[in-house]
Amino acid sequence: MVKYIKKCPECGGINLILNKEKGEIICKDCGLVIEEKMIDFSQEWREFDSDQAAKRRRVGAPMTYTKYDRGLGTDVGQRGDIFQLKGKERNKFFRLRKWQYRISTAIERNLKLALAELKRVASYLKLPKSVEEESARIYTMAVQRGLVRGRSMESVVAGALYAACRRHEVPRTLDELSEASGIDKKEIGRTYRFVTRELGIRILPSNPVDYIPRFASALKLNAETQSKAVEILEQAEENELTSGRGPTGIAAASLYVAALINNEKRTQREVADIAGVTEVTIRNRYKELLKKLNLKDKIKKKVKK
DNA sequence: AAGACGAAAGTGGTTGA
DNA sequence: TCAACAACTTTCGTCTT
Repeated sequence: MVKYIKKCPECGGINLILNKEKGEIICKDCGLVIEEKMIDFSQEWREFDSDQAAKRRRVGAPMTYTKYDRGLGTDVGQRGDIFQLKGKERNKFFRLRKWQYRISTAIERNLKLALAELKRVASYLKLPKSVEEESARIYTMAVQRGLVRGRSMESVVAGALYAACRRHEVPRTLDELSEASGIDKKEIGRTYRFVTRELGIRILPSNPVDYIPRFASALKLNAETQSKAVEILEQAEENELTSGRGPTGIAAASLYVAALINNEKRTQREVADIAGVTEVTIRNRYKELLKKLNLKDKIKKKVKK
């Protein structure tokens, strides 16, 4: 039987998300993967004896991009048949082995190192496995296209992670990635853009709503305020206040306003720090929100009480 | 005294010629 | 390739609670 968990054991958050496609339950607050690889284990065939089993089973070990050779590696043999060969044939095998070694080591050695780094950063940021896998895939493609040349391995790793986060709608800010990887924020942004452009990865502009739960829990705001913030965001979107603006700034401002309305006041400074923007940006967005959405009265009333 | 507000100058990235 | 431009940041002074 499946046991349904309602709260995140790590942070107590209640924003658990079931992603059926990826087979995961993720806490949207802290990113903890509560349940993963929830694969449907049922078979579409049945086997009644070993003969049928041999015919119908058709899978080997799982393939993964987080292993440098995807867990599929083969080598040109070093033992066995090769020593039964004579002269020319034997030399041919030695040559093959040498070339395989030469070709593979350059890329693979890089991948080995990079994937280790990738794992480290991913676990530091508590990213779900699916994101790690995705970023490993992106990085592997980048290496194969020779996009890492001239760039530091770490920055490409960070860029790949950032891209994967965005794709899976568990956005992390550039600042967070910068802190986790020790790479300059600008550098990550640069490689991120470069890699996604070269690989033709299309990524939607990140949605401010995706940031809300995480910021809200970091600020210890209750669920009511949180949904209020989302509500405000939706209105903002209708009034076209969101286009062209930094998503974190908008998310931060809506949270700030929502907190005011619900009498859970946080200072602009606090919100700004969590969201990784400045007070000024929050103020600007905040001003726009008040103006366009006529929230002014609501706040005044609450303050009077 | 701390927080909120606003103005002005600076920064990095995008865009259009 | 370069300049104009929008968004955002930094800094600093003033006002409010």
